[in-house]
Amino acid sequence: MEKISITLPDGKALEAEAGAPLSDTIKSIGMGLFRDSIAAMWNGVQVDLSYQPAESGALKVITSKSPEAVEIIRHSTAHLMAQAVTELFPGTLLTIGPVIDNGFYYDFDSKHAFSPEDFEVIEKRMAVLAAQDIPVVRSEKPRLEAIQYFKEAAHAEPYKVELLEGWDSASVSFYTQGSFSDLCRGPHVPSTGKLKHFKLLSVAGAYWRGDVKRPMLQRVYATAFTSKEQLEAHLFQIEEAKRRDHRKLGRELDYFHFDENSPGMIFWHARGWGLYQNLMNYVRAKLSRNGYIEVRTPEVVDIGLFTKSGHVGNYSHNMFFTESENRKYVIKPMNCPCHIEVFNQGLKSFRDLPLRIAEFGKCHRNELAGTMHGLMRVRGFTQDDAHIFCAEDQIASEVAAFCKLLQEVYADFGFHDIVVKLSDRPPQRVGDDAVWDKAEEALRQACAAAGMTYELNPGEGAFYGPKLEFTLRDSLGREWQCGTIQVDFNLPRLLGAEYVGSDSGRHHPVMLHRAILGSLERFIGILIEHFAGDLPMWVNPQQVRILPVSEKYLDICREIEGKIRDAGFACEVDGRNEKIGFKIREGEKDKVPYLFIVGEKEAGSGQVSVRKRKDGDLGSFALDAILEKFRFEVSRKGRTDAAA
RNA sequence: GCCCAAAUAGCUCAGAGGUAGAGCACUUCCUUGGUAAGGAAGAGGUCUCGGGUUCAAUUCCCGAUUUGGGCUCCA
Repeated sequence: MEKISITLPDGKALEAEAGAPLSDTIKSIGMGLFRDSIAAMWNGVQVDLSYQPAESGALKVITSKSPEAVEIIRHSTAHLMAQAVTELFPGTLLTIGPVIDNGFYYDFDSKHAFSPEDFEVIEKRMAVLAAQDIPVVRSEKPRLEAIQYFKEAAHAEPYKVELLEGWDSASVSFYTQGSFSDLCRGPHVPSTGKLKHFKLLSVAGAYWRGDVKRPMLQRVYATAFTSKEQLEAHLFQIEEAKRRDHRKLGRELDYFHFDENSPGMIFWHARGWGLYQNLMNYVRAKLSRNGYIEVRTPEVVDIGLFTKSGHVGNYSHNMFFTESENRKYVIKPMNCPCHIEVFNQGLKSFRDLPLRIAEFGKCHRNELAGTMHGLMRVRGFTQDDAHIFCAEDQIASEVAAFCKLLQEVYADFGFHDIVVKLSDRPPQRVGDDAVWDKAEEALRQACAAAGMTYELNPGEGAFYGPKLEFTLRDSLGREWQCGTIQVDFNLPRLLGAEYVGSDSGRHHPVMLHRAILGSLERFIGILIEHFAGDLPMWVNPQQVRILPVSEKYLDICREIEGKIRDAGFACEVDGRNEKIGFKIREGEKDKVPYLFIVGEKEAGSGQVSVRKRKDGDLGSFALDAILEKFRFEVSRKGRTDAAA
């Protein structure tokens, strides 16, 4: 038998017989390693443990502790789930079962409507199949033969046939465990006994191949991990996300509600509106300091303007319309055409550029009924929107300045992990390709100038121009796309925006559409979940609540409340006829950052007893001293460094 | 818009083809208190809406609306 040489990661080389499975080699290294092995890397490519190398090469064993392991485990668990489902619900057709972030899913076409009640039964069957430690065997078939196989009545799988017909490889691989066989590239675990820590999570409809016109399948979501601890940590994370759900906290904190009378629109309550205004005023001050002017334009606008701008042609499926006296109007879905109307008032010179026009403009978009989600996806929302009208040679510096401002703002909220994506031309768009070339190149250059790396998002640009998108990561590691800047050579031309250049000729300005928070509503939702409702003092609509120890001290509490409000802090008195312990409990439940307790001791000394949320009793302070502390806390915002 | 599910008191949720239930919240009274729940009494529901089946429907069936989980779309 011919010998080959197998190099291990530490540089050592083993001799093995050509064509012997890798599992034999791994056994020869150590039975402990073999027991813990899941798959292998052969010359940098993931393979099964059964892989039989014919020539010398490099081997790395993938064990349950390897970073690659969890993906393989999930993929194999998807097969295990499919096996359990087809055994329990005969006639169920298989489609695809990919690994996704934090888990996997499998799409089934079944007469049985899956519900969470089925999960336990399926999990139990999976556990039984895993306990049987059924070998998972790889085999190859010519593709055309595989198509024939899936056309036979005994194992008819029309979705698999469609998949296979779309490929062009000569041969395809199958993985078989017991009576169950699925088309798959692999690699997989060597036997079902390796699959121990899994959980079915939810079921929902999903179109075959994501196409609205194709059949609706049932997608079962599940997850799997290499250890019990990791699975439990993940399930805890899911619970934590539920606990932080901004819809739940928004109701508990009396921030807002949704109403059957206006689906997808927010009814802000006093506290939520206070938060909203804090946020808006903060951004307003930032913009003002960075050379923006603020305007206000109408929400109901003649349809003609939005037809000329291309919105009616490209965006009408998302727009609300109305009419009056035989005139048709749109409820504006974006502010840009209105800002061009502002720009167009009076003749502009190149000396007026860049002109940065900001608006907290309320927009309405007629989102599909099934897409609404709390504050995150609504039909009426307000962007921290602005349009920068500039000359072509100002794009790079304007984009760079915007990126800096955006990073400052995110840092104030404690977000530092920001991902940048560049979305280029979509299939449906306005403007010549030459103009798109220019716009996309300008963004690439601006990124380079700002020292930012970006990922490419092909074909995801707006219909009028390419964009940069800024995604932040919250405390649960979830990503939220918030900020954006979009280069637009098209709208100014379509709506006749011009300025007089230094050559006395007329030129169309370039327009940069940009937002930092995105939508104020959505950003509030993100903040609530990120902070689990414990908003930092500087944006919190509640800052101080004064609790009289008994009703005797109500008057002095009112006096202190007035002083705190004069100092610019939100303050209220809980004057209810309750014991102090009860009012403290309520204050904590309402997540008020500071509770002041005032009784006989304080009434005499002119001090307040301070209780800080999460930290508890801080002791007594003179009012001025504690207000000074507040000023510091508010001024440093989300920054953790000492300099503020 | 599509698939599946849900809708009972302000909130969280039980419930059964035959007069509607709990806890918390709310109101009133007692209590005037020191760092996460003092006590008593009381009020509160067209069981989302519209049809149908039935002697009888909040409960079963059909439709609508809204909400939830996804898909598609997206700030």
